Amino acid sequence: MRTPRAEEIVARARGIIERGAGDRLTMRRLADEMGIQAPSLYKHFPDKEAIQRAVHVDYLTALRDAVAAAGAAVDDPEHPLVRVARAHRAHCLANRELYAYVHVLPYPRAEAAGVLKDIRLVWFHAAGTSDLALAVYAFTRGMVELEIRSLTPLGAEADGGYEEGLAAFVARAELVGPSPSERRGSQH
Amino acid sequence: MRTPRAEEIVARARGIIERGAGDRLTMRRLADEMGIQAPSLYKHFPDKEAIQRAVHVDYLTALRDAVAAAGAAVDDPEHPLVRVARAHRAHCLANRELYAYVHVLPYPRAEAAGVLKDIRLVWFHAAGTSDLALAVYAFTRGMVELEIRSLTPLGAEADGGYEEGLAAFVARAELVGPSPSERRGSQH
DNA sequence: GTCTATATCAAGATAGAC
DNA sequence: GTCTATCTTGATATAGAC
Repeated sequence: MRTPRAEEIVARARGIIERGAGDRLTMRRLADEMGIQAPSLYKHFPDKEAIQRAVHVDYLTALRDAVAAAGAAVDDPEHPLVRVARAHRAHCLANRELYAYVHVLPYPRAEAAGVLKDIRLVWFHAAGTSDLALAVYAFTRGMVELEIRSLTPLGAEADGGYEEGLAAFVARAELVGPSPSERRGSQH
Repeated sequence: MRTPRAEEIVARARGIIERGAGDRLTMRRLADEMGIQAPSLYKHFPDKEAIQRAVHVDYLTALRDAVAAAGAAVDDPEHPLVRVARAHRAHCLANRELYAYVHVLPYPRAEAAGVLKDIRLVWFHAAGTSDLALAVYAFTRGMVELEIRSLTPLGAEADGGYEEGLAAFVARAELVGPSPSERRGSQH
């Protein structure tokens, strides 16, 4: 779909964001980075928003790949919900700048529909019920948000708080659903 | 600290945000709302950021009052952690536009230090441990974020997911800390 | 696909009179 | 405390030549 040149533009945009200059991602700066003039960008993308959307979709795709891999790691003795949740958090924390940047953009519903469905499925499969999936997902997102915005306003160490929450959710999961080992055998 | 006129400006700014036009909160528009010209605003605030900070601090103060009241409602048989968490979520959801607006502003660390400390204390007191306080706070924040940004991407009903999470945390709290009734008796 | 030149717009902020 | 007039900046985007 994307031409190689368009791909390069998206990569450069991501580079600018990743080194913490996302608030200064302008068409001029991006063109500078490419070694061309700003108007030339419009030969590859209709407008700035399209570039931002491309960055956003790429981010979500990488996140999807990370959680899907964690969900499929059946040799890991950890509860699947813990695997998926930790992988999700780890991916966000490993991409802080990108995370902060895309989370103030409008959500690319159309382009990201498939990826979003994948992520939902991984979480649901790991949690067993949609209520629990939503709860742990929200917990993970809230935790990551606090960490990335450097807010963690309760003074506790983030890791400790996160593991504490996971423990609470796993206890809950084992109360209602099948055990991790049963679950592992019944995938597909 | 604030003159009555300054207070009025902050109130008008909040009004613009609350009716969903926060992205168009400009000095000109705010001045229009006040029935004056834009430059006149600078007699009351040094710059736009100072007005935004004032709105932010007011928001946090109101949130503090809401959770503090919930934490002190000792006649409510519910677990204190549940009271505080629900009150926090309810306040955010009742002020969606304001919530979304202030959460993309830089955090007003200096001005909000006292209020922030109050909020921390209420949560800690309700949870018993700082790990648990952080976990439930992060969970609540993540949930509210999903709801306000209309993301709830897991298809579950938000209320169901939230109560599911609270149940998991209360079970955890009762495992480690004193029971709600003991807690109630030992306040102050 | 890239360039130069330019249109367009909207914002925050200042100077100085009244 | 308010006005008018204006500065300054910085952004997206278009037209048309090469």
